[in-house]
Amino acid sequence: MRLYNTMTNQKEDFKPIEENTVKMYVCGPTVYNLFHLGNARPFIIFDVLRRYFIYKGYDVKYIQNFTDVDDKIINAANEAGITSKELSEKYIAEYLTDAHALGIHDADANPKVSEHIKDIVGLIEDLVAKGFAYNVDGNVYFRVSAFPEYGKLSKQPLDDLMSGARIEVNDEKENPLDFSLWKKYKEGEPYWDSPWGKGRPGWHIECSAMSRAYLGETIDIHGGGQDLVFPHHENEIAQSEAANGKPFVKYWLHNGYINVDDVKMSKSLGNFFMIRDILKEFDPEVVRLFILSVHYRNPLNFSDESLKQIESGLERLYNVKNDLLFKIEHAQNIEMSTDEKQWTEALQKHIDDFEKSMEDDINTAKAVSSLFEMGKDINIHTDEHTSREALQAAYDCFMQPAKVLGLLAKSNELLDEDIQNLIDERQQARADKDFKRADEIRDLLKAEGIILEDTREGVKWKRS
RNA sequence: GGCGGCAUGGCCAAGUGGUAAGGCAAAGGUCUGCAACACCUAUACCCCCGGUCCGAGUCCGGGUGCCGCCUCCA
Repeated sequence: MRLYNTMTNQKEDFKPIEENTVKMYVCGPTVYNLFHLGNARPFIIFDVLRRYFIYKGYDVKYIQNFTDVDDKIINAANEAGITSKELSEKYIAEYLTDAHALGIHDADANPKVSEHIKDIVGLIEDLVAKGFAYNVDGNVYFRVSAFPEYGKLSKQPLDDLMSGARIEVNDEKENPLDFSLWKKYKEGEPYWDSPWGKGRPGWHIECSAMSRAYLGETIDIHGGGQDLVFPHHENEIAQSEAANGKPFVKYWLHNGYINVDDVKMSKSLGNFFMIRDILKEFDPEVVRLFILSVHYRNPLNFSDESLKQIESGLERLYNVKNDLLFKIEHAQNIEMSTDEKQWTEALQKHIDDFEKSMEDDINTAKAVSSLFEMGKDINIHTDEHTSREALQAAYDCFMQPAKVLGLLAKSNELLDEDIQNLIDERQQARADKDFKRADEIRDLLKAEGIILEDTREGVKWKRS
């Protein structure tokens, strides 16, 4: 497995710290709102990476936090006249609803800031004790000048950062680059006790603290969107490495943005599309396939048109799956011929292609194409290979990569008796060459969202 | 200003220096009672100009255009 490491700006061979184990931390949502398509990209990408590691037999420890203490949450809660806790609980539930709809598996843990104040305070104490942080009247800041490697992830020379830094209104800091670890209590904000008085954690410290609490001082993979590289991840490195005296992360993975009209989708620009709204119009797997159809580090342009294209492609994959199921149902229980054996073994080539793509820096776009190629292979040969065993083998083979990608999870439910009766009636009409009646029934069912296809083995149906 | 990314057929999009994957759409055909599905067929001077090389979409230099980070942001 090769992964592009933001730290070194190149693809590197993945070697886990512990044999056969992957420790992953992915920055989760700040829960003050529903999440949008841009937010969904890392969730889906890293979900697929995690699934792939599991598929390859790794023991994956996957942590994704919920930021439930934050300025935006406080503001939104005050506006709504509820507590921060009430607001964040609501949006955690909403996050899970959308994430589950998108087929994103739950992390092994979703730690919340509000439940890890002790870990956070402990980490800040370590930093203060080692001279990497200082307290000014209840506000604690990280002393950037004490950490010479600051800027190594974003490749920002310290001097440039200094000169580019905004003029601070706050002159408590020793240096404008110093950032908040602990914020002194203000009226109307949630607070906890600490050695520096009442207050709450700054934004960056939570990931360092919770990552250490759940995964240890050095982890394999840390993921997130490119916009987190600076300052968030840069600050995480400073905090963790200063406190622990050890490397924090082996591989830094950052996904590209989702654009609208070639401009970054973001809340501040207001050009975002909520997952909730997209799912009113499109199947969640369309969203998944859309995101996976482009390499994760490239920009991905969103439009209704592109989702429609993807929708048609997904339908093609479902046709392969459902054709196979239909044929398996109608197949004969005869022994696999030598020919069939050879063919089912040859299908393995597509699995190999799939794995090769995935292992080349998670090239899901290419991985998806091998799924399409396998589908075509199956469509071509499925007429000549008719034993149940061969068809079942093809099905199992086809579903393997699909499962890693989190696609093709839906199955055709059973039909109502009324509809089955109509289908039977239409078959009789066709046998009687009453094509007018047959077409009538087909149109009727089509209007109800059921599409009929006549095949050698009988009538197939699917939902439109 | 500093750091970084991108430019491939009508649209989307892969591409490890050796004469361009895959998907969508449109066209013709096969199959079908008609369809649908599926299959078959045709379809790309890889933004421009130089350079290296037997050979470059792929490497180097220079342009042009677009985007991102440097401030909350996936």
